Amino acid sequence: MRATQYYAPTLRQAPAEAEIPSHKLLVRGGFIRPLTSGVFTYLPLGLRVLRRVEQVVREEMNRAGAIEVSMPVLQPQELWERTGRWDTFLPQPLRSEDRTGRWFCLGPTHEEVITDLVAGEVTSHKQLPLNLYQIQTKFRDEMRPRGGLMRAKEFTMKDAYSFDADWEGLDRSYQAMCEAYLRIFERLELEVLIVEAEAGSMGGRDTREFMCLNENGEDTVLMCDSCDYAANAECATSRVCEPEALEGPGGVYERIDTPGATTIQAISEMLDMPAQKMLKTLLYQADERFVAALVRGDRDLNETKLQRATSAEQLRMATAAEIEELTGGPVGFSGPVGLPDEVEIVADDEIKLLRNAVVGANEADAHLVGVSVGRDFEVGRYADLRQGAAGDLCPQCEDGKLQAQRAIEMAHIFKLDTRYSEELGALYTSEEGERKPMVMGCYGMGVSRAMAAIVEEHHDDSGIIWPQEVAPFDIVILLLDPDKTELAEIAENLTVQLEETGYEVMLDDRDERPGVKFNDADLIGYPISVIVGRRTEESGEVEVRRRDGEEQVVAVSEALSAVQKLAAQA
RNA sequence: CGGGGCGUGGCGCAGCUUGGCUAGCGCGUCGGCUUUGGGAGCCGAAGGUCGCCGGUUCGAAUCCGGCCGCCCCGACCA
Repeated sequence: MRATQYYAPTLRQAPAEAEIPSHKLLVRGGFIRPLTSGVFTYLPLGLRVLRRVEQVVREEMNRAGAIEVSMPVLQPQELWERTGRWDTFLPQPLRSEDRTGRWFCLGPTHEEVITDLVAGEVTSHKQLPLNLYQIQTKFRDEMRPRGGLMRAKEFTMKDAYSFDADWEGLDRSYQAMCEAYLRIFERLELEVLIVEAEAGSMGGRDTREFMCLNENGEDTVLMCDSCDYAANAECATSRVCEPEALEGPGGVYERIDTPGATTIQAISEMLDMPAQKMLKTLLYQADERFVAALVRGDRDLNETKLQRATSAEQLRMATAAEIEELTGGPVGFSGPVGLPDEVEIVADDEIKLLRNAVVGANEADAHLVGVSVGRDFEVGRYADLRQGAAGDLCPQCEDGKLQAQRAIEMAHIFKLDTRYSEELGALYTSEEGERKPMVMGCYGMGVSRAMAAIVEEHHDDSGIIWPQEVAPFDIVILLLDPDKTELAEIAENLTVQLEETGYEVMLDDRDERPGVKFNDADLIGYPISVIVGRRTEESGEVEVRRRDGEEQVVAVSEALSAVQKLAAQA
């Protein structure tokens, strides 16, 4: 390919709205252009990279026995009503109506479509297991698109769905996907960590995320500093540590005035007492009833955990009016002592060990000091309700502590069980002649996000350093002075020779100054460049240079083998 | 959706506080000459309803109101 006949517009300055390296470099390098918030055009270079990432994914999926299909983006409301997700899927799918008033959504995921398909096609255990996947554009009306391709409203995802006769089969399918994913990320040169995760809108169990540790990621991973425990902070758990018991007044607690102290921090300062010796009481409406959730003062409540502990379908914080009615006191002074019986108290496991704590008095401007569980109030149920945080004790080993790291969620896999197959009638007849729902798994991977993650992980001050597997071109030939016909001829011959060997080659034959070409080559991130210039004229030599540093000067006739040698070292 | 910031030729910005003549600067673009190993120099040129609507005023990029868009932080997710 000749640069003069290509479209690869680079920008000297990054647009003001881009902040993270991948966003800046992908725009500057001429890979993508924004259309509107969270929506991008792939320019020729960007499309090449995307296609090559897809190809890596495709090859490894195929190798793992999955079979590629392509499902519709446009999906009818009726189908989503059958799983009850039309109104509950988050983030809300983008929807629209056709001219007859039927509603559709732009597919944010394809459990419904694939299960409906399989339900109509697969009927025998002899057809199982089956793993179908696609690489396709997904639409999600994200609350906040961010970081260019990192989180977009429209993005490319690989989604696979496995159908098995039983749980043992699902375990095998799941394991095969895990292994395929590890191979994919290895080829993409992304270091990933498998962590425990939440299932979210998808449902399911044994869900795992493949995380790429990176400061520009949107997730936080908590990982043990001494064993292999790692989990997304949104579901991480920890071993309960015993806080030092407070020296309290013994038999009874005491009511004290705490004017205006509506936050733990305020009371902590007022009483000069650490927050972990206080007890935080949060009132929630869980479906039709109210619950009081208790966590240590220095802890945050994890709502997902509370929802699970209460088995509530809908969970929301109580309003100020509800709090006053239930507790008799205003917001900020709630406590577990003297709550009405209909309010169930659900406490975090750490509360079991808290003695002589400070709690709200359920009246304005007052707290109770020296309150203990079991003596002054009863807990209906204990559960893990606390938000995991750095410094927590590892739940898996004896002496580890959890460390927090930012991470990019590259992929998410789920064991779905039979929820969708039951709701959508994906049944098969077993060897024994029984009709049974298929056991499903689903396996998502962000393909366009992977492109962004690769840039986050592989760049320097001058630009992108693409791994060879996904580079838009393998080699750029920098023809520094295209007006010199003998040099142009050498460069063109080299281009043909390298292309015939199987490389994708960009010949930079533009009438630009050498500096411009060097800088663009660095920015775009071609893994290897071959420089045809003054040295070639003087001594018949070219420079063969790897983007990440190494360089050789060889005779023109040796260029091919030098390229092959440098490529092999990567 | 809550909080913050921004919107001025293709890109990056100044001007706005304290309203006033032809709206500037750098980069890029087009033409010409000279240059050619890390984003060249000189000469010439094109390109802007100052996000949109309304208001105040003799006069609005500038002041006021509303709306729209974009980015960042937070609650969701590949």
